[in-house]
Amino acid sequence: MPELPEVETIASQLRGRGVEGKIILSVKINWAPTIEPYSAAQFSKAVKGTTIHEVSRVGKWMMFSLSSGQTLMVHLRMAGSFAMEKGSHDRIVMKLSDELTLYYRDTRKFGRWKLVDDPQVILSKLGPDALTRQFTLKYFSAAMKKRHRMIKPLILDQGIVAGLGNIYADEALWESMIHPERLSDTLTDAELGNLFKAIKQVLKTGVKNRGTSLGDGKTNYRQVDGESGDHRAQVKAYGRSGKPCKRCESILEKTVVAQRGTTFCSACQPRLEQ
DNA sequence: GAAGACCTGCTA
DNA sequence: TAGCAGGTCTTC
Repeated sequence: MPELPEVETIASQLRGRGVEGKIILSVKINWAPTIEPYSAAQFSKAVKGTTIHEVSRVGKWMMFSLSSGQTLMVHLRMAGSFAMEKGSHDRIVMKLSDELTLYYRDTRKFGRWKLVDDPQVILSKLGPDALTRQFTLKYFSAAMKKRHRMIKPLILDQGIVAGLGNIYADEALWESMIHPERLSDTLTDAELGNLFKAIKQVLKTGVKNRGTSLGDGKTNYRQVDGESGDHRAQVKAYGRSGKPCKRCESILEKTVVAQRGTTFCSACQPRLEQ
């Protein structure tokens, strides 16, 4: 479930809890397929005794740089999260120095931990992170114009821009009043400008609100301390089908675009230009 | 493009 | 009980 704002929240809270500078004392792996490409035993051996220098994020990837020179790259996929207290579905438990314990929780077991010598192996496949200066309007416009595809799957494509997932994609399209099935090369410069601004804005606001938690169940995104994210109250489109549009009061529609559930306002996000 | 795979749990 | 879920990858 985590998208850029949720991953950023978790990474910054791990820094706040003092994970940087700690030594990995032990690793307990309860679900071995999480680890790639090493076996559980090889992985434990490689990270045990190393110091976590830095916890950072690019797109939806979390990166733990280790004193060994290797980098632990973590992708939370649909349900991964980190906590400092024991919970249910803890797939990996790492004991750190200074009595700190890091619990990796992942109900659906989709998340992956990759130990790599060079993060570029993974990062080079990503487009620029949506919240960095490298993600410019010029780059975005050119990328959209040179393709002839529906806009929603394009902004979800991590190889073009890294960080958006289904929630923030629907939010950005709602904000910029663009139908999710509009073809990328039919968007006007004004529309591309609005969408570009909306992408940055919805992600920034999501970070500020410490992410979006839906529902109240245990499978939802949680902050490191187990609290919900506050962004749910700000969501305009995602998960609001059947409810009135917060801009024009029309009832929001739900459809499927490129195999992803998609909520939008057919009144203020018209299918066709003009 | 689309569909299936990978998984579990919640909701209708 | 069927259907759906914040993601990505592989194979048509």
